Amino acid sequence: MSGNAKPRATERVVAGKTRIQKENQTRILRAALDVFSESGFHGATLDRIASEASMSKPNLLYYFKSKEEIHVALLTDLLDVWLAPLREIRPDGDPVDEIGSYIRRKLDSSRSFPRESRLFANEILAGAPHIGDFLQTELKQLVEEKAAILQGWIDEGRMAPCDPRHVLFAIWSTTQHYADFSVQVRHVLGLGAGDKSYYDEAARMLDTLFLGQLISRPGSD
Amino acid sequence: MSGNAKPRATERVVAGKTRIQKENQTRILRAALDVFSESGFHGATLDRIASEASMSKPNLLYYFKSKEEIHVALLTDLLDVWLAPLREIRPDGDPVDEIGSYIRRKLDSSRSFPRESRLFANEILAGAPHIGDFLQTELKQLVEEKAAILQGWIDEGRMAPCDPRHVLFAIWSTTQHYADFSVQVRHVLGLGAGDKSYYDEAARMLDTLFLGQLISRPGSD
DNA sequence: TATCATTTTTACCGTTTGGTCAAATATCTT
DNA sequence: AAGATATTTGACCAAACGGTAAAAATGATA
Repeated sequence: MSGNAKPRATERVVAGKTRIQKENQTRILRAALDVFSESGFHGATLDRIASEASMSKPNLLYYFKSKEEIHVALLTDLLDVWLAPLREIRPDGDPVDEIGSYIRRKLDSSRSFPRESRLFANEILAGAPHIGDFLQTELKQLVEEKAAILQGWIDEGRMAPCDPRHVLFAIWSTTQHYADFSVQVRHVLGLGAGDKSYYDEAARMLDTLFLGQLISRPGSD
Repeated sequence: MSGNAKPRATERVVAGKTRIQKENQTRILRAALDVFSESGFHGATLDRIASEASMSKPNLLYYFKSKEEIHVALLTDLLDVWLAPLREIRPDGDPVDEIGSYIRRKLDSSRSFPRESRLFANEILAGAPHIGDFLQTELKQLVEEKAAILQGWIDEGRMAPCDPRHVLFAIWSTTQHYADFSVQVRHVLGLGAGDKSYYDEAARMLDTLFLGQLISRPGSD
């Protein structure tokens, strides 16, 4: 049933474990990512995760104590991936380069890890019951750090004056939209289920939007 | 328990029904919107909806045949609200005015109807099992119509050349983000649970982003 | 190959959940 | 007030669910 090689965000930290433990934990998390990202936490069932992992339910529960533990494990793995693109923003670069490549990294992440993105979106939509702490501490701190960089560019007159944190929100929402709302995007564009061709046009539009000027005001001609 | 007057998208079409039927259907839908938008379809239970509607579960099922029927009723009501701001875009207006006011309408909608927005987001994330048809027909058609207007502005040189449908995606994602991901927004900004003050700054930033120029390129000084 | 720890399975349990049914109660009409 | 209709409720059910216990099977080790 499974010989697939879909990309996954992480290969899970499983140090000091036996070969079988490593293999099975990976299989479980792989299957759980599929099921959780498709059906959400409450919509997912252990039976289906076990089935997709080609494993009996009690066997699955031998490796993870509970449904929630699997979910938390996936989310924990996710957070590093989520933060990585943001971490790379450098204060000494040019605004166009730094923001441009950040958008590209986020868009690539959205295209390469859509299930991870949907898992994250589901968690936030549900009120972030498991990662609320992460949002308030680690993410908040990193955002403040990077927002300070943008603020520096604003002070130098290289960026329009506005709250840099909201600029980050705009980048997050526009890029993640293509993973989280892919069904809507595909239906509106009239594309098939597996078609991801819209990412190229998305990248072009986002470049214009964030780095260029979308609307030519009268008199700039 | 409830004397609340939270704004709701619709007051539900209940023509030819008795007073009691109208009242109870409204009470049920009101409660269901709370529960579904907070917990998603699978996370919501009829017991909790009935409880929040101050009603017994069998009584609730006297008005709606199933859990799914309540969900579909809410989604159906939602679609008109969702489309309304888009419908108002006029071809004879100025790009700045039309897109600017569209963004404002969508942002207002996000602020006024966050539960509706989250309900919609949940449905899309789950693969749009109930409104897939709407997306492929009604929404697609309207998007094509409005995209043609934007394309006209592009052809006239009043907008940068890029797929107008993706511009709409960007407006949807950025505005809805403040409702769907409000937990993340608040945690990052360090705001309390009920605080919606960020909407003002969001409006400013979106104006700069879509109607102005975010990044000042060297030599424009 | 004998021993021990790890892994897997079978059978099962208590709870929750969406939903039913028939009886009881309230409301409306005449 | 009487009768018909609409509404509400308590008791209940089958299925699905997350999870457990203990035995059986497998793998590692000496």
